[in-house]
Order: sequence, then C-alpha cells, then structure tokens
Amino acid sequence: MYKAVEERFRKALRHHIHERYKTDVPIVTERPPKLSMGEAASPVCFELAKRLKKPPRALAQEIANSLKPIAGIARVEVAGGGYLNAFFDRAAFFRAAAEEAGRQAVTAEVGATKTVVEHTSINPNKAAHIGHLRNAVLGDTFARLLRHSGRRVEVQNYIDNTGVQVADVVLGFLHLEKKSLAEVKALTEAPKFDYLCWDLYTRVTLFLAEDKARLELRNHTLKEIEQGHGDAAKMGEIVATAINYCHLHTLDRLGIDYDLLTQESDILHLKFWDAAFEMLKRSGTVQLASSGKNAGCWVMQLPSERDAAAKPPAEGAATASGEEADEPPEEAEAKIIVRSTGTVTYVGKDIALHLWKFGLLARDFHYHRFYEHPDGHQAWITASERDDPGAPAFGHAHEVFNVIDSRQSYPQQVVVAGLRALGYNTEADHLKHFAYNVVALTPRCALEMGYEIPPEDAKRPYVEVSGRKGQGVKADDLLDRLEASAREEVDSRHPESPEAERAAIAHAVAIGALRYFLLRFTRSTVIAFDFKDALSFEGETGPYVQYAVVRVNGILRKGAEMDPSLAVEDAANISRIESGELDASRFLASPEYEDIWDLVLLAGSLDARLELALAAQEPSSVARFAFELAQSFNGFYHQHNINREADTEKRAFLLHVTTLVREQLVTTLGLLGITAPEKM
RNA sequence: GGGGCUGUAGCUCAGUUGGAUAGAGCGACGCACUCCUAACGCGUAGGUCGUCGGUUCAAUUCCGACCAGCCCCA
Repeated sequence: MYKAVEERFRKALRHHIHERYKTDVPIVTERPPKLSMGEAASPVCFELAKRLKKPPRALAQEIANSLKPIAGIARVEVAGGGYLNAFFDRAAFFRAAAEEAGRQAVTAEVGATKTVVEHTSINPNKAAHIGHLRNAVLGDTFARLLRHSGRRVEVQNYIDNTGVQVADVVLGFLHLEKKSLAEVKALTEAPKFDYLCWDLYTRVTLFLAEDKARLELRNHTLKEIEQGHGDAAKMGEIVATAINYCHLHTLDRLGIDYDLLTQESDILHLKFWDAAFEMLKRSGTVQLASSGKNAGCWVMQLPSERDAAAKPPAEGAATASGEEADEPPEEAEAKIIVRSTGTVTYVGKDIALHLWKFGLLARDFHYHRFYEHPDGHQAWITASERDDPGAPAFGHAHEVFNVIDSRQSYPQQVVVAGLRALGYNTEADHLKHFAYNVVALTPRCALEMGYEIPPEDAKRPYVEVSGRKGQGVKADDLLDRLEASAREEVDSRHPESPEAERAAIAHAVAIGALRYFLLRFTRSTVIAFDFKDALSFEGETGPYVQYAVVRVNGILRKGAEMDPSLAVEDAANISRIESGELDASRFLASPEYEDIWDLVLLAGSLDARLELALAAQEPSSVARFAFELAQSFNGFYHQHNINREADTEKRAFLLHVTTLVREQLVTTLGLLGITAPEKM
C-alpha cells in the first residue's frame, strides 16, 4: 500500500512542477527520520532551487500552497531547508492496507513470458553441504518473489553428471573399492548413499594426489563417461541418479521444488554443442587460432569495455567481425572455447545450454518424469530419447537468472558475451548472474569439526575448508542438529502434546531458523558459519518471527474464547471500521497511539519492500522486513492489552490491526519458504 | 600483471537511485518477569562509517588515489 501512495505523491509533484515551472526534475522520495515529519518526503526543491535560482524553502512553500489534493495524502508541509513532507490519510491507508492484505496474490497468466531460475546445481557425486543450501534457499526464495510479482517461473536444476567430480567417485568404486555395477546399484538402495560417496570422494582425492600418473586413470574414466560407453558410463549414471534423489530428499526438508533437472549427459548425447558450434563458427564468434600459444584452439574474442560501448547492437545472427577473419589476437581477452585436442570447454557447453534456455537452439531435450515432491509438484528430468506423456514446454525463456556463486562471474560474463556476439542482444541483457558469496566456517567452528587450520587463519573472521578433503558441514547433519535442538525446546514447553505434533513443530522451527539464517545476509556477504549462530532461536532469527505469528494467533483465538459475545461485537465493529463508519483515525491520529500507526505503516509497506527486493535481486531485504514487522508487533503487544481492552471500539480496532499484521507476516514468511506452526 | 567483491559499535551484519539526529542482533551491565506463551519486553554503555583528496546546497552513499582482506583470470 505504501508504494501506491508514495507513487501518487511523486506523480503529483512531477506533474505540478512540470506545469508550474516548465521543467522536469527527477522526483526522489524518502522516509523522513521521524514519524512526526510525515510518512513520505521529497527533497526535490533543493534540485529545483539550483535550476531556478530561487531559495529552496520558498519554492517548497509555493508548491505546498498550490498543490492539488492527492488521494491518500491528508496534507503536504514544508520542513527543514526545503523538504516537502507528506502526511498520509491514516485511516484510509489502514483500510486500504487491510483490504490489500486480504486479497489473493496475483497469479501469472498462461501466456505470460517465462522467467527461468536455475539454482541448486550440485555435483551429483556426494552429499549436499551448507554452501549448497545457501544457493538453493536464495534461488527458491527469489523464485517465490518472482511468482508473487505475477511472473511465470520455471525452476531448473543443472546436473553436471558427466564431470570430473562424478568421474572421481566412479573411479573410486571401480578401482579402490573394486565394485561391480550390481554392487554399486545395491549400495544406492541403502540409506545415506550420498554420505558414502562423500567419504569415497575424499579417498579418491588423496589417491590421485599421491601419484600424478594416476591422473591418466581419471582422464580415461572421464572420457568414457562423457562418451557414454563402458562400465564407467553406466556406473556414472547409477551414481549420479541416486545422488540426485538424495539431494532432492534433502531439499524437500527445506520445502524446495524443481520443475526440471537439466543433465549435461543429454547436452552431450543430443549434440547441443555441435549445433551451437555451427552458429558460433558461421557468425565468426569463434575463430580458429593458427599460431601463437592458442594455436589449434577455437577462441572467442571478448570485447573490451570500449568496444562493447562503441559497437552498435547487431540485429541478425551475423556480425561484422566474421567477414574480416583476421588472425585472432592473443591477449588474455581471447577465451578458449574448443581446445586444440578438440574437446569443448565448460563455457562452450554453457553457451549451448543458454541458447537452448532462450529457445534459440534448433534442438530440444526429451523429458521424463523424475520425482514427485511431497506437495505433489512434479519434477521432470531431461533425457536423450522419447518423451513421457504430458511434458510441459520447457525453456523458451524471456529472462534467465542463474544462481551461481560469485567466483563464477567470469565464465558467466563469457556466456553473455557469446550471446551478444551472436547478435542476441536482448537475450544477453536478460541473462542475469544472480551472484552470491560462499559460506565459510568461523575458525572456532573449523576447530570444533576437527580440521587443522594454519595459526594465521585462526584470527580471521572465517576460513574456507576443502570439500575435496571431505571437510564441510553436511546439509542433513545440520538439519538433524537443528531439529534435535528445536525438539528439546518444544518438549520442555509442550510435554503434553502428541509426539507427531512436537516433531512437526520442531521441524518448522528448524527450517525457519535455517532459511532465515541463510537469507538474512546480503548476497555479497561471506557467511561465516558457526553452529552457535545457526542454531540460535533468539534475536534476529526465523523462530523470532514465527513466534510473533504464534502470538498473533494466540491473541485472536483467545479473544474469541474469552467471551463469545465479545467476538460478535468485535466483528461488528471491525466491519464498521472497514466501511469507514467507525473512524479509525481516532486511534491512528492520536499522538498517544503513535506506535500503532508506526506498526500499521510498516505492515502496509510490504509492497514497497518487495519491489525493492526484486529490483535489487536481494531476498535479504524481505527477510529483514519480516523481522522488523515481528519486532514492531512485539512492541505493540507489550504496550496494549488487546483482549482486556474495555473500550469495545478500541478493542475491535486493536484486533483489526493484529489481523493485518498476521496477514502480512504470514505472506512474508511464505515468500521466505517459512511456515509458522499453530503453537511453539 | 589484469578484473571483481569487501572494509560501518567489542563481535556478526543492515543502511535502493546522494538528503534531515547512522540502525539491528549478539555479547556486557541494569531492570522487568503470577499478565493474550518470556523462543518476549524496557533501559544504559558502545561510532574518526578503512585513510586522504575531489564533485555537490548536501557524501557512509558518487569519482580518484592509497591501505587492508577475500575471490577470479593467465
């Protein structure tokens, strides 16, 4: 609701200044430092003063005096050196906010353009760890925000099932464990196959490090897997598929769903690269280097900053550079796409995949049903032949977000540059690297886990540990610890509750704590993981917000129980507030209850915050909003004894405010993938 | 060598396109606690917004240089 009123304020100022002063200045608005200065303010007169050579305060006065009434704004006043402060019509804001909160969220139209969000993308060779969870939770939350804003979203999970990491585990089973296909198949049936692979992968890393000659063995295994023949390829498929299921089960615990798993093996088998390579060669985007250190490689010229700015956007798929066919320069800007050995690099395959994502590649996958999430959502997987019936049309994105850690920003830029070089400027503009920083451990946590760290690292805020060495916090272990810890709290509070109910509450609290913990930091922040912080249920945490919802529900439930006749009376009064018959400004405008207006204003500001979060692609902003609203409500709760309020009109009003807060908190938590239990 | 990110309270972090008195959590200290659930609340202490310069009516925010840390590329 805030966004709507603020927008009207800006529009009115823009129009008025244009009419009266015949000039267009950018209209910025902000929240004044204190509520007594209004709900929105604009410093526009400072800028206007410069242009018109008049004192800002005088201009502000002129504008305030001559501005026509604005819907939702009671008055506009001049403050400070020339601020224009808008004072909202509080009762109207409250009614509109309550009405808006009660409405269903918009759903995307069937024909709407599609946004693809790719996230999770864990190598299918070992158990998921805390770093993977940050990726998945960020991606899942951002997808929820996009959907809430009315976009049609498709969530993809890229599976590198033919890469080195899978090859290493296969090598381990074949050469260290001497296992047959059947034996490995049997192992996948047992629980915690992903843990078993985690340990095996660590052993393979050591095995390879002991003797460089053993790298030949790995290369051979990798080649077999890529080409799809021999036992190694079969075992690779068995291992990767089994691990995929393990990951999906782990992420189900966090309530994360997928639409499609895209497998690298299918990109290879269906020769996506060949099709992309043709396009790249034909357009001159990649060129064969005939001399220099890149001789025999197909390289792509990365435009320098200057060239990128100077180059006019090409319309077709052909670029001018293709005609010239000069010897490609050898600077670092030349990115190798195909090695002299004839193997395509990861980036090359990624360009092919992204051409497919945008529907630009003349090839498509086949699709099989793979997994049904507990909520009934169907996850599909790519295949090399024959489609299962009912497969939706995947890909053909208008916009793509790749949730990938910020270390990958260079290869992501190369993919964008590739699209641009092919002439797909719109798609290049719509390909966004949703970058985030890694999860490291605090030195204390690393020591607690038994890892040796150099003494100079011990005083740093965080240390990165090696996944190859088997270090790191496994996702399922962390979830187990969170649930156990939450369970202790629940048991001590509700010993009489049935077992299943206590387990459900503990689970909700654990997920609330974990998701909030991963979302409260901005994307660029390195999270220094520590069990103490992650297991905390107090202060700025998910359970704090969940508890506020539980408290709200308790109040509303208790209110109806205490005296049923009061509930009827309250309902009648609430509908009088809604119709405007009972003037809510009696409370909202009273200086005595300024805290209530503060709460209502915050609750009604969710729309503004969501817009900000989407524009900045920053889910942490939504997480913070949830906390701020919960915090504000807790203050309100302590200040006003809602159900014991004798003034029936006031009691109805307080209950109405409480309901608004509940709607907004539940909506916000839902966007974060967090549910609040009935009690906790 | 080139590129990117980061530097704000003791600690961990917020602070959108420049705007009025820079915020939160944790920790510390003090209080409150028979009340709609205390996984809560109130108060106190705690700041050269890395340093220097520039642009501006106005800089934590923009620009430049430097210092420190992390990451990426060859």
